[in-house]
Amino acid sequence: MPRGGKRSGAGRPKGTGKYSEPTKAIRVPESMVERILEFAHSGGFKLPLYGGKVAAGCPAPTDDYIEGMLDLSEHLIHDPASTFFVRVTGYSMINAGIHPDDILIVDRSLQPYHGKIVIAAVEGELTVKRLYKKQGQVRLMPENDEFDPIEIGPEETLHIWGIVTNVIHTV
Amino acid sequence: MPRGGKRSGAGRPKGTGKYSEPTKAIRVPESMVERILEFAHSGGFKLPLYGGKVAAGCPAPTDDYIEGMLDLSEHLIHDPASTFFVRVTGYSMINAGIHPDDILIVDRSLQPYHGKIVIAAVEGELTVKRLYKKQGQVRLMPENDEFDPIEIGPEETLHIWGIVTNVIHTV
DNA sequence: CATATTGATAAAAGTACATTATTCTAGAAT
DNA sequence: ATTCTAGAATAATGTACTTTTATCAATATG
Repeated sequence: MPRGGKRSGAGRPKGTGKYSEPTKAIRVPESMVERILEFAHSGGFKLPLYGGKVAAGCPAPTDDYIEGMLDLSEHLIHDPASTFFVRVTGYSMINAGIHPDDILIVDRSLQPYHGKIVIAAVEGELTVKRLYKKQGQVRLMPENDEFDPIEIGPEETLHIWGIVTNVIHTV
Repeated sequence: MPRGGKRSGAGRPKGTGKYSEPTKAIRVPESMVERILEFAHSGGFKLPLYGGKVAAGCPAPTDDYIEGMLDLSEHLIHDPASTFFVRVTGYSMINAGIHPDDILIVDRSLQPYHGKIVIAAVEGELTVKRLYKKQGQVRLMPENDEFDPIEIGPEETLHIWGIVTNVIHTV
């Protein structure tokens, strides 16, 4: 026997889907489907960032002390078109906290001011040094007493690839 | 007048689309459509990684010396579910290259072996220290002579949130 | 009266299809 | 023989439609 009749107000409520918001069908390369679904599901590779304070004796990360959600790429890379990475070799910048095998984030849209740490091409090698630019003199300064500054004479041209914005160090 | 007949070999060739590969329609949250299309179009936030060698006098980044394409999130985060970030306060680990305001990448799925740099909750503060674990003794060791080790007595429990895998430093 | 059942309803999710874009060639035009 | 072109072929694309899932409320049941 039917139990039918009007059912105003019935129906699946809004926001009960996987994403709690309306979705749209878009077309993406097959090879990226998995990563994109993961990307969408995790809210864009965002992970929690904790600050300094937590409840005393708190045994595990708690939402209460989150400073925010962070996406590394979004946070570190302001203009993908002008950003690249460089792997560090050598110890010449050790006192600036730049170690061998670290990865540097380099932005070539920034201006090479005096005092900036720059990536420069010198004699077939990429090198990272602090730029000295005073009274018409240009030097590439290491931050390690065992290395000597590189003087750029008035005849030479210095090819600066970009400005180092971040250092990624593996412990 | 008809010019019909067989046209074997005709037709739009494969791989002539935006992505040079077959695509699939997937459903994603409306708010992320733009970012995901950008993500898909740029091949997943991958940027070039350069090694040490370049052509002498090479004035700008060239494809010839790329070591590979790198996606930060992919490279640094192995398991998003067990990874989080911590912002550093204080100078206690300065000799390990960990400075105030650096961001640490922390994995809580790794084991807290002796010698690892860990994130621990001590007296309502998150702290980063090197873990000392020998002959039944447990200590949190700073890497700065002006700080003292924190001894963990047999009665006390140490809440280790995770193991530091990377340090992100802003120059 | 409290609870269980089930059709009504509507959003979400996935997919098929119509449309668009691109290239190729048989035949017409020169 | 050579060039031109309409239409044939086929992949790419975006969206409409179908299927699935989730919730509600009217009614029956105990």
